[in-house]
Amino acid sequence: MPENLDPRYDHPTIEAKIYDLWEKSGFFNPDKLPYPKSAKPYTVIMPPPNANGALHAGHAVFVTLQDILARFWRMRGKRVLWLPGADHAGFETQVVFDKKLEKEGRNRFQIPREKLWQEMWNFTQENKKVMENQLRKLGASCDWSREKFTLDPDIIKEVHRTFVRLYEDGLAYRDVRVVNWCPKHKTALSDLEVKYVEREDPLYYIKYGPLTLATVRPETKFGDTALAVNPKDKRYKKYIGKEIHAQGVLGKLTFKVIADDAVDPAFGTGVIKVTPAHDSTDFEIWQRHKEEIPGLRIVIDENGRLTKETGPFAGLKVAEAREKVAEEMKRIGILEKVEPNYKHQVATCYKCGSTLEPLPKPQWFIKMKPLAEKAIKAVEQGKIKFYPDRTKKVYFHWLKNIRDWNISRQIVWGIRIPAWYHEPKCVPKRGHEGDVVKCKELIISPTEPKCEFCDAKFVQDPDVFDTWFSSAQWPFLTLGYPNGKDYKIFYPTDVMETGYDILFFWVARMIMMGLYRTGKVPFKTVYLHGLVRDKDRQKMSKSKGNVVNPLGVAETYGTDALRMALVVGNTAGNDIVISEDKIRGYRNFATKIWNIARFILMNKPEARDVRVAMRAEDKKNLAELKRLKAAVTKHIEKFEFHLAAEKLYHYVWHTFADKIVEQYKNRLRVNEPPAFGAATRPSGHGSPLHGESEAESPAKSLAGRLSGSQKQEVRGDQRAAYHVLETILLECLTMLHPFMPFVTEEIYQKLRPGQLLLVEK
RNA sequence: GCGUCCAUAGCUCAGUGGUAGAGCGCUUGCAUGACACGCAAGAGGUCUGAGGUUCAAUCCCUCAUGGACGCACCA
Repeated sequence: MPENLDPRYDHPTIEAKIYDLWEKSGFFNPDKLPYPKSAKPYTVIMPPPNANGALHAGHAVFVTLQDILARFWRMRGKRVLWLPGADHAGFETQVVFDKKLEKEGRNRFQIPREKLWQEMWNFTQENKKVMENQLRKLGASCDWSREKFTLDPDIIKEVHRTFVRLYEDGLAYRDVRVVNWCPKHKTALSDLEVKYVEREDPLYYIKYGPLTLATVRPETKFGDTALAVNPKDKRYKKYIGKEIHAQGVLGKLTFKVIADDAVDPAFGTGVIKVTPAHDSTDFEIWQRHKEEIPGLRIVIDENGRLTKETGPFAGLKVAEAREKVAEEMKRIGILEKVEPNYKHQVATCYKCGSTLEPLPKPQWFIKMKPLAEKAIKAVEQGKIKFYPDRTKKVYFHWLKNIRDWNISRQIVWGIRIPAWYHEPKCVPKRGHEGDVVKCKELIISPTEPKCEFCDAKFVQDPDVFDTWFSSAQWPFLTLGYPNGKDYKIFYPTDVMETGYDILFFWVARMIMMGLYRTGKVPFKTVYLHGLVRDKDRQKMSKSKGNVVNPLGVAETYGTDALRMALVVGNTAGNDIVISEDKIRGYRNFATKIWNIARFILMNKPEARDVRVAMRAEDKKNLAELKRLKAAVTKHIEKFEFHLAAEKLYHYVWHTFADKIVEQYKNRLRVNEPPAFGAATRPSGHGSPLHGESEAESPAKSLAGRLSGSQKQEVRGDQRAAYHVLETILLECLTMLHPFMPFVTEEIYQKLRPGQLLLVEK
């Protein structure tokens, strides 16, 4: 008698057991797969989750989609490598950790670098462990033996090498520029990390001698070094190249008036003040007119407060200073008028929302143009395919207008920039006191260099790399470029599956850096999924309190249900709406599959030497199954996971369970009714109507009256019925396995003990 | 300003150049040899609007309206 299953699929115990079974098999590791040597590799590099907190619904989406790919191709005989990792997530983690410190009444600026680093190291290692177990709970069939962390020594070493190469090729350079400075986090940010928000502020019209100009930032006027107009603006032609005298807040001032195309004659009065230290456009204007006008006059510091150059306003925060300066201007009669509600975009920190302060800082930049051109070409040549295809347009647009990338961050958490600066003064070696030597001011080196000519020390740049600088190299770093065995086998990788929100941050930069270092594209296909929204289409965020904890949901309804809910209705590039109702629906589906299997197993005929006698309907049903299989395969190959999942759902429930199983019930019913029938039927229901006397099945009574050979025939038919049902069940389990790995494997274990659906063909 | 996407059932979303689909919800009836997390039957749609291409448009094209988003910005 076959083992009876419970009427409910008990996911919590089974999922843990099954994952353990898989992991112990070693088949997540492509080297250990029981496949022939000729089996082709298939590689997916996992976007490494940030090691600074728990996984969220977005992670569940990528785990599901990538695990579908990994399992599907593994079952099709490829040597699948799905390589997991974790990201130190420099600035993001620094922000999380800063908050933690704040709660403890501490502050990172008061903690010595080494101590802070150690604390953050411990913090991320803890999070990493949690995250790894969460990935296991989501069923990720990734090769843990190859897991990488972005701060592994071999990764750091290669990131350093990349930087050295870029420097030597003239693509990495250090320069003073007006950068996006967050006064709260006290670091510069890249252009991508700036969030522009619309705000209404007063627009002040200020008199500069004979001219009037409009600004929203009167507090920066102490940093003015010139006035500028458009060269074609007839109104101001007579002033160009001349000096004007103006009454300033702190006294009399003299400015040269210059002409620059950056000035829009239609805006305000068509005159601007040039404040190179506190505005990036003004900085660029100054760069173009360096000979004519003075440069950086810094009047705002790193804390967003006015410097001592501003006299009575020193120490005031920008917002207060603005009002005070305006009042003073009004008092001395240089404030012409104020437009109170001027709408404009303000640059803010994407993490804390602080208004960014444009400040001049020496930073490391990457020259992007040459890298971008190659990245554009590779995609134009079709070396990388995008899903959805339209993403390419966005990709091209960004790359064609790319600006140099500031990779310096003034934080501790990250890979330190391997740049060393010579002490300001030379310390001549003994015996060479009188020599005139030319010491190198800057050396790029992972370790502390020594000066060739003198005894002065080199001081390392305190900054760390933008986390995306190392992430951009992730595909080849994780595979052990340049000499690793894996690199030779698994690179370029097959698919990069990630969210469309990091197309520029990550995908485009991976393509650029991959091409730069390896000469090859890092992946052949990019699949971009959408962002997860709640049932009201709201973006999930902690502050809104609408975050779906995927692990909690998996706990309640099972991982398989969560995964199905994330796949069905989820098309490439479009946002994903998740609701508990939907997950519950697929939990029901898991139970359905379970009960189909339960029913079939209950009716397994005793093994007898009877010929299986197939009917026409059997062949028809198997043919339909074959068609479904072809369709599902094709959908997955085309990255149409939602269509594959929907078709499977529909077939399993509404064809297999509702029609085929019902249709075959009679044919299975050759022997006495199984004992469970009476036992499982809830008592008190139907007994009077379905009593033994009236409700004897025709098949049963038939079997009683049949001759020996006729009995053989009926049993042959019964075996055929069972055979068809079991075949369909097995095929459905196989097809469903990439989507719902746990319940399918568990049932498979009942049907084929000792084998693994994980590597079933 | 430049660009991208979306608009289909009450809700959330699939889909297709030729009778319109799913989940959830709703209505009605149900213990039927696994499943009430179930079974059966059913209601519900001018596929945003206006043009165009076509024998035929929800689908392709143009414009409009409403919504989401990205990029770049003017002080």
